[in-house]
Amino acid sequence: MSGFREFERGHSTWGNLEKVGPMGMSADPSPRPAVTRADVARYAGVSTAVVSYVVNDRPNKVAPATETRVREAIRLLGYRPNGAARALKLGSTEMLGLVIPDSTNPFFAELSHAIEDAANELGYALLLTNSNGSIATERKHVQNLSSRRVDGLLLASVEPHPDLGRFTESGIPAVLLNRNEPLPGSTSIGVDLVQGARTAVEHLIGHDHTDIDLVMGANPVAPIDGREKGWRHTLAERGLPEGVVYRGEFSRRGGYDAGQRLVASRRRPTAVLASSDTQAVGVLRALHEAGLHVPQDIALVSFDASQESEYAWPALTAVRQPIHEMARAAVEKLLKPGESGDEEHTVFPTEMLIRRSCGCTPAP
Amino acid sequence: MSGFREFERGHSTWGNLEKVGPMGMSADPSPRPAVTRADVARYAGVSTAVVSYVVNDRPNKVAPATETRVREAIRLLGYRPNGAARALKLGSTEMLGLVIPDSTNPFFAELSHAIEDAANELGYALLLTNSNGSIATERKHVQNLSSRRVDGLLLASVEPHPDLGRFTESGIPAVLLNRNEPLPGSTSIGVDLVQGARTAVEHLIGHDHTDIDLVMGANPVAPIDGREKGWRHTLAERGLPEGVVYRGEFSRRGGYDAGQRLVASRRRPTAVLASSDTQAVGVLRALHEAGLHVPQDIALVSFDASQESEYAWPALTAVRQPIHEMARAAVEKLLKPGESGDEEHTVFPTEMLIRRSCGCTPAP
DNA sequence: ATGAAAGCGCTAACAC
DNA sequence: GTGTTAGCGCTTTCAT
Repeated sequence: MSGFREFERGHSTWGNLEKVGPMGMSADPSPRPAVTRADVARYAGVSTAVVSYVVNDRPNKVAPATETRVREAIRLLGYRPNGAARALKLGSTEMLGLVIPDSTNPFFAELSHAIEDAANELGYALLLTNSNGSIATERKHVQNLSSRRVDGLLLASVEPHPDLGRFTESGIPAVLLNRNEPLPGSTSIGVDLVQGARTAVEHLIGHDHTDIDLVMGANPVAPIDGREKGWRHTLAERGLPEGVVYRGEFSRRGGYDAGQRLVASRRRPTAVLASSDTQAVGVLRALHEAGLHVPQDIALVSFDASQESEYAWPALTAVRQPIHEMARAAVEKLLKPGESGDEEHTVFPTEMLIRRSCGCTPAP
Repeated sequence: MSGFREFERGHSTWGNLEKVGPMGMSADPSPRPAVTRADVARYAGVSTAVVSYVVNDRPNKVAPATETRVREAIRLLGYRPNGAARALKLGSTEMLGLVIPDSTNPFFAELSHAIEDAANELGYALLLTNSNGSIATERKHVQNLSSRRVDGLLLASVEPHPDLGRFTESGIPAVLLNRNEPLPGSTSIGVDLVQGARTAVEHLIGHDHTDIDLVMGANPVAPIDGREKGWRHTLAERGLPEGVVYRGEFSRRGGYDAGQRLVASRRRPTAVLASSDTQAVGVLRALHEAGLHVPQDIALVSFDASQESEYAWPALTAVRQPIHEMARAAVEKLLKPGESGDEEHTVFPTEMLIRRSCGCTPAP
């Protein structure tokens, strides 16, 4: 037996990489059999444990010479660790799940990109799903991600009260994205929309506007959106007339429709606050089509400050959400609970980016 | 023993879901132990195999009464199949990997969304990664996805000749996205950019333009981009003077820079073809800033026809890539080889969407 | 510093 | 129609 073992474990060339079927028939040639850690171990003349130690640099030390041999075997055989097996053993897939309404929307596109970066940095991959605004689809995705055993869930829900009970019960941490208010029992992050709207309206008032309307997306998450609240309160505080709210989808189209109604209204405002860039872009189109000039005829301020808003004509003055900070915070809440603040709800401040559409800078 | 077995396998209430540590100490209470199929089987008084049959509706038939009992147990215990274990056993993760340069770019945002839909439809989840234009990052992601054992890879590479050898050797199918030409040994899809540019330039010529310049992104994939080729050839064929090429990044910023150079040039064209919407949007800004009117002073046609281009001012006439068809085709090539055409390289036709920027419609 | 071996939770061939 | 069971490839404890 000793001779056999010598052969098996020696450094002899690897004569037959192809595995053979259980019956001795050669296997289907197209998908060649995966190289496992056993192959590597045999080739390098070590045990499978040592291969693990080398691959993971953990938990035992390995002699330099052995390590070299193992690495060489890995390279030569083209070995790739099997993530599924590892996940099963460790109970961790090193994947995060993300559910957003629409990755095509610039705000969510930028947010999800930032989340991917933050997750990657910590060694996690991102399973990305779109709910397309549908509660049913959202639930399906959450369920699916749960079954796939993601190590954490990031959810920009379209439900006012997403029921994560079933989910978190399973021990998977979750954080709610894009939230206005705390939701008891959940971890969430959001932005101070009220203050953001306040700043925007104050700014418009500073430009001597007194008729300031609002183009508002239908926020499925909160009965009264923070942007609407801040706008309304600021107007009231300053003793200005109530503005009118044009409601529509959170999209260019929704903004365009609202803009057309606004243009046609008998009492046209001199300034408009839009609840997202995409809507503002739609409003802009309606205004242009009506031959109205921004900011001369109507001033415009929007939310989000995505790249698109910078290249609108005129460039949009906008309330920026700190997307990267939010993404990082969300991922860290998920992966390092206790390190960052452990509040239920974390609110981020906004920042107003002054560009052309508010009237600060004369048109070129 | 028989009594014990009765108890074990009977329908008695489930007294103690909490597992206990190996030492008899109660386990850390926070992450409660996962419910496995064994728990379900015990609770329902069946074998684990039957639970599998019910969950997968396969491969054996199950008596209706048994099925009901199993489903009830699943519901009550909150059982979720463990994807990692399933993947290990089946050798399939039911996940697809996608690598794109930038999910924030409208074109890739729309493409990846469409791919997600197509994948979902077939029961696959999407692992999304951004290379951010970096070859090193792209390779890292490909390697990582390979290790995670995705069932297929969709790659919009930033390399002219991505080396998928290592990857496909492992038996994972891959398809290259956004490709101009076939790459020997690879499956790829793309659009007929030459024809698209041809159509655009012909259209501009139809508007009596003779000076047609090109704002071109640096295409890392092909030495001469199809758009450039089509533009150049059409100009030559029609006996028109060679236009000038303004090169820059595939971004709003890149288009803006190019636009500024174009505006400042001594021989300003009367029409411009832009190689992407984002660039066209940048050009538009430069033109606006220079007080130039589109299409009166300069006509503009772009590639992609993303939503953003529809809401630019003026709305951009653009060459549309059939994103949904391409996404579906890519996923099917991956998952059902042989069903759809098995060509190495599939080329999709483009379609020109006439809007305002070319001069077809008078400005409102 | 290295190796043997026990599972992680699931599927499906096979036996009944 | 249902049960038994052998792994899938990996990590890690414990022994050497």
